[in-house]
Amino acid sequence: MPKTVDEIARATGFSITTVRFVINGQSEKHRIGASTRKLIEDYIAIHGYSLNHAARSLKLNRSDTIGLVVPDLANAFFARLMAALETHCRKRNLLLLTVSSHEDSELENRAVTTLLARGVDGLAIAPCQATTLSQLIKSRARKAIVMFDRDYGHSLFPTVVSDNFQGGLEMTRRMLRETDAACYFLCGDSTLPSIQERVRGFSMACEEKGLRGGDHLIRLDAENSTVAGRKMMHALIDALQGPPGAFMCSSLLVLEGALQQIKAQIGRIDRDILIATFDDHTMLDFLPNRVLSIRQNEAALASRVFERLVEPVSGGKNASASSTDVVPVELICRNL
Amino acid sequence: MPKTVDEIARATGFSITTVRFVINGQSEKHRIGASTRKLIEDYIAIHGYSLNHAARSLKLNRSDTIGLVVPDLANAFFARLMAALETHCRKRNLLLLTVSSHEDSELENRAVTTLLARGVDGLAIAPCQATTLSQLIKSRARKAIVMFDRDYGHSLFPTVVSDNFQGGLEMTRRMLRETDAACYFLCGDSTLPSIQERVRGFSMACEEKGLRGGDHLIRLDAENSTVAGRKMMHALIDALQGPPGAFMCSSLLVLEGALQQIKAQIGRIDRDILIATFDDHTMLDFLPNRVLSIRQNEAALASRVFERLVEPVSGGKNASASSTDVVPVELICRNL
DNA sequence: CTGTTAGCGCGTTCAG
DNA sequence: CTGAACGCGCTAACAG
Repeated sequence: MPKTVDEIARATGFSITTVRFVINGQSEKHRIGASTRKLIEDYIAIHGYSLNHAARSLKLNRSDTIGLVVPDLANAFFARLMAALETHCRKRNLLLLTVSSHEDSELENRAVTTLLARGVDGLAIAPCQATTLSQLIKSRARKAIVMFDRDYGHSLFPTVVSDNFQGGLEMTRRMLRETDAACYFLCGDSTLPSIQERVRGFSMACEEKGLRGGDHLIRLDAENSTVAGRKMMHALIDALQGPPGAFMCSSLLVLEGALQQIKAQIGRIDRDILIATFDDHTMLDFLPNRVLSIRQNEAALASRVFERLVEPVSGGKNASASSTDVVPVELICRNL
Repeated sequence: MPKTVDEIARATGFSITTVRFVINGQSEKHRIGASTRKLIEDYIAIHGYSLNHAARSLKLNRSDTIGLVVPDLANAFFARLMAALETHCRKRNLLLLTVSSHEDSELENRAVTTLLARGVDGLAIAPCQATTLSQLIKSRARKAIVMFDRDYGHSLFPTVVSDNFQGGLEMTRRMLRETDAACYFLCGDSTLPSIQERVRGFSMACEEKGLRGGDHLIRLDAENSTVAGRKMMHALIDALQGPPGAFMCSSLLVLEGALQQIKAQIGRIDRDILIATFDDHTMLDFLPNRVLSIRQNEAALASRVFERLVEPVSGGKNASASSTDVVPVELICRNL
C-alpha cells in the first residue's frame, strides 16, 4: 500500500499535483482529463492510499480530532455520552480522543494538557474540579472548549448540563405522592454542582409539601462512592432503628452502597421500601421494589456539546461564549 | 505560550540545538553550561512550551499512540479494559485512541482503517467478526496488532482471551452441586468464539454428571442481546410450563432479557431460582436469589495486551507472533 | 558547548 | 491540464 502521493505519482507517471487533484476530488475544477483521472483512481482502488495525517496536521495546523475528558468511563452515563459523541465525530470525519481522569484533578490536568498538546481541534470536559481553568486559559490557542455535566459556574467556557434541579424536583414530588413515609436523601458528594442541584430540587419539593427538606438530608460530605452510600445508610438505619421506608440517592454508586448496607445490616431488602435514584440502569428492573430513577439524555447532551464544539469551527460568531445549556431529564417509574 | 523551539531559541538568544538539548534533558550529555540551562529552563517555566506532536510524528514516523477497537463501550467489561489499558499507556507517555464498532463489522473496518491511517504505533482489537484481517494484512506496515476477547482462531495475530471454557466448567459444576433442578443454558450468539467456549465448559460439566448438556441448551442462534434473552426465556417457560429452577446466561445482556421475561410472564422472579451468568456486575448484589457469575480479569487482560503491543516496539524478537494467551477468570458466588 | 542542514508528506501558490 | 517550489516544526547527523 503506497503511503505518499509522490509514490502514486511516480507509479502512474503523472505529476504530484495531478494526482493530488484527483485524490481531493478537484479533478473537475482543474479540468483533469477523464482518462487521466480514471487511471489514477484505478491505481488507488487497487493499491490503496492512506493520507498522512501527521503531515496534514502540521501543514494545516488542524488535527481533525476532538478531545474528551471524563471522570470515569466505567460510569455508564459517560460511556453512553462518549458513544454518542463518537457518532457525531465519525459523521464529520473527526476522531474522538477520550481520556479518563478517574476523578483525580491531577490526572485531569494531565489529560487536558496532553490533549491540547496533541492539537485537538476541540475539547469537551466533564470536570472533576473547579480549577481546571488555569491551564486552559494559558493555552490561548483559539480552541473550542466546552464543559459539561458539571457546572462550576465561574466557567469561562460554554457549558452543557442536565436539568438536575428539575429532575430532583419531579422525582421527589412523585415520591412524596407515593408514600407517607419520611423520605431521606443520601447525598454523595455535595461539592459537585450537579448533586447540589439535585438536592435543591429535593428540598424544594419537600417545602412544597410543608416538609423541611433539610431534616431528611443525610450528608456526610463523603465522596460519590459505594462506600459513602454504605456509611450514610448505616447512619440512617442506626438513627431510625431500622431501614427507611423511602430514600433517594444522589447517584447509582450511592444507591449500590445503600442497598448493600441494608442487606448487610437488616438481612434483606424489604420490597416495600420505595427507592429513588439519580441515573438509571437497566438492572434496576430486577428489584421487586418500587423504583424511581432519573435518566439523563445522553444523546441530547452529546449533540449540544458537539454543536458548541464545532460551531466556532464552522465560523459562526458565537456571542454566547460562556452560556449554559440545560437539557431536560426523564423520570422513570418501575413497579408503580 | 510559545509553541516552537525556534521561538524559544530566538527569545533566549541561544541556538535551536542548545534549547533542544535542554528540553530533551540531554544538557548533561552535551555539556550545556549550567547557567545556560537555567536560563532556558526558566524561560520555559514562565512561558511554557508545548511540543508539536504532528511534526514529531511526521519526522519519526511514530505517533506515540495506541489504537483500541471494541464492540461496545457501554459494556462495562470493555470500559474497564479500556481504563486499564489507558493506565498502561499513560505510564509510557502513549495516548490511547479508542473507537467503538457497535458490533458492526462495517464500522469495525472503518475504525481499524481510521486508526491505521492515523498512524497508531499499535492496535488492539476485540473483533466482532472473523474477517477483519484482510484489511490489516494489506497494511504491511510493521505495526503491532493484537486481538483480544474473541479468538477467531485463524488469526495471524497474537491473541489474548479469558479462559471462558474453564469459567463455564467451574460455574456449571458449582451450579450442579447446588441444585437438583435441571439447569438450562441460554446461549446468546453461538457464533462468538468466547461464547462457544462457555458452552463447551457447560457441556463438559454436564457430562461429568452424566447429564446430556445439549438437552439443556437453549439456542436460538439469536444475537447477544436483551431481546434474545427474552425470546429464549419465553421459549423455555413455554416448554416447562413455568420458570426454570436454575439457568445460566451467556452474558449479562441475555440475563437481563431472561429476567425481564420471567417478570413479565410470571409476574415475579422467584427467589429460589438459581441464577448463573457470565460477566459480573455489582448490581447482581441486589437480587435475593443465589447468583453465580464469572468475572473476567480486565486488569490482567489489559496487561497482556499491552505487553504484546509494546514488546515489538521494545525490540524483543517475538517468535510467538500468533500465540494465544489465556487469562484465568474468577467465579463469584452470592447468597450461597 | 553551539550552529547548520536536510527532509518527513502534505497543501498551496505560481508558472508554465 | 501539469510541474516546481516552499514551509509547517521537529529530529538527527555533522561541522564547527
